[in-house]
Amino acid sequence: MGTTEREAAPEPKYWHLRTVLVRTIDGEFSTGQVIPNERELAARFGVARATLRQALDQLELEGRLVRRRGIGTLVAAPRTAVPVSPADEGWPGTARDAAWRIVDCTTAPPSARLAEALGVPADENVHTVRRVRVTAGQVVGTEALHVPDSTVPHLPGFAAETDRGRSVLRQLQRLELSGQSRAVELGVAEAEEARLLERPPGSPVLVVTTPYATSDGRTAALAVSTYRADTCRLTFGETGLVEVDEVRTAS
Amino acid sequence: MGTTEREAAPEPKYWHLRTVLVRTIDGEFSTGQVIPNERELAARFGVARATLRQALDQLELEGRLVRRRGIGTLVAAPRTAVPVSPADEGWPGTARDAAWRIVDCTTAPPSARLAEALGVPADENVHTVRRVRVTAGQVVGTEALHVPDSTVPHLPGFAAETDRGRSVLRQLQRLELSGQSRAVELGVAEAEEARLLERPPGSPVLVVTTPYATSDGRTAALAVSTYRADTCRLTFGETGLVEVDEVRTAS
DNA sequence: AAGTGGTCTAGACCACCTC
DNA sequence: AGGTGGTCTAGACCACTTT
Repeated sequence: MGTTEREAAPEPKYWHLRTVLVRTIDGEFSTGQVIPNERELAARFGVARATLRQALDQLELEGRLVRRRGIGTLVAAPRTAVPVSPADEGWPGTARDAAWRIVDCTTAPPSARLAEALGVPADENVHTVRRVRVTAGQVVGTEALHVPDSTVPHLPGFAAETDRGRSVLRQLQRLELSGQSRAVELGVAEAEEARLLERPPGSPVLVVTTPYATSDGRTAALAVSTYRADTCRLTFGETGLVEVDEVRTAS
Repeated sequence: MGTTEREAAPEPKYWHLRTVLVRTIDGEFSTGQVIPNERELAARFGVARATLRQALDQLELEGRLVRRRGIGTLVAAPRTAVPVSPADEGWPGTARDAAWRIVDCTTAPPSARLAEALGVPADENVHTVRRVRVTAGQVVGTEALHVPDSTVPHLPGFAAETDRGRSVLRQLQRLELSGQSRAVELGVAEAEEARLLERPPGSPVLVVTTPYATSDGRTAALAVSTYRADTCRLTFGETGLVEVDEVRTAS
């Protein structure tokens, strides 16, 4: 192949910085240690602080660093494996419910998009159960579970929000629902999710969308879950315990 | 209740800008249209260009905008649904192989981490088949399929790289492998992947890790796939037919 | 040549945490 | 009070594309 000299292709400074920092982190620091502050690193490498921050942004996105305002920048722990198989969802299955905590339950007409996704008229009420997923004392994910009123017709009238949420979940369990096709994509945490995840708005999240269908194919519920992209590795499949660590190697 | 001190939890300008831009994009622009250039938008909103770019960075991460150097910033098309069920992988199943294109096949001793993940000695050669996933003429993902030499003992000696890759895949198909537990996490495209994906280094990708096991539980292969996070929505589940989304909207 | 997004700078101030 | 990361500015130059 006539590969030419190709000259240039000048590598951006921040990308080169990232490479150097990766080597430094892997070689000289261990999980939980604080690395030198941004002003010092910028001076050491002879770049502006903004340029250094671009490199740190990358490493934070990759889950290699954690930045804490007022504290410093720390080497992050390896990402937590979060099982997201239906059996691990705490619903429709029964076990493991402890991993989820109901924080809210609202009832209102659906937005246009939600109504279409659920296949219900725009004037039918939809219950939305807000849950957070807690792992090792940390909130790692949130979920908005949208359930049309017609799916759960026998709700108690006047109950506390979390109690009504529990009723919705109980009624769903009695149905034989299948949640087979799911989608995963990248998103950012907006106001409500960001608050629950204890992260600033705009933080990257992995969004899992799961429609639950009855045996006759009707969509009985729609779950939209968001997981912290910086600290979570979602695992699918039968076993909840996966031992494969990150194996991505740059050769 | 007099005036509260608390006052406002000051929302960052770039986050507010993002909100405004979302409304503007959804309301006044359609897919493929170019929005005003950065300098004009910055002036219009009375902020520095860097601040405006922070907002655009968010929207690009969400897949709402696409920025092209020398061209402008365009409203992105909805993300492409990419089926990643084992049956859609073009392997071990037979059909749909057309979606993947082999670009490379190398043979070398594994890195320490890779050797551990595969459960092979550090001096056993491992074949790495590089493939790219093509959808609608676009490269949406790459894959590095790591196969220990002992898994595929009958490879032809002197073949072109893509031919040897094909041999590896053929031999894997003959084995009865199960790829059940998979992991999905956020990563960034490094040099090789970035080049194949036709994206700059550091672009966000969804990383899918799939160990393939023989009936006796040995890890026979490990696939590490990366998909463009800006344009892809990964779909799991039985049906692969969800891909009818690709109707090109004539603008 | 002109216009676009991409990178980089040097500085400022703010919000948060610890001492 | 002093240190840290988070936000924002005003400007410069570069790389790429179109005219």
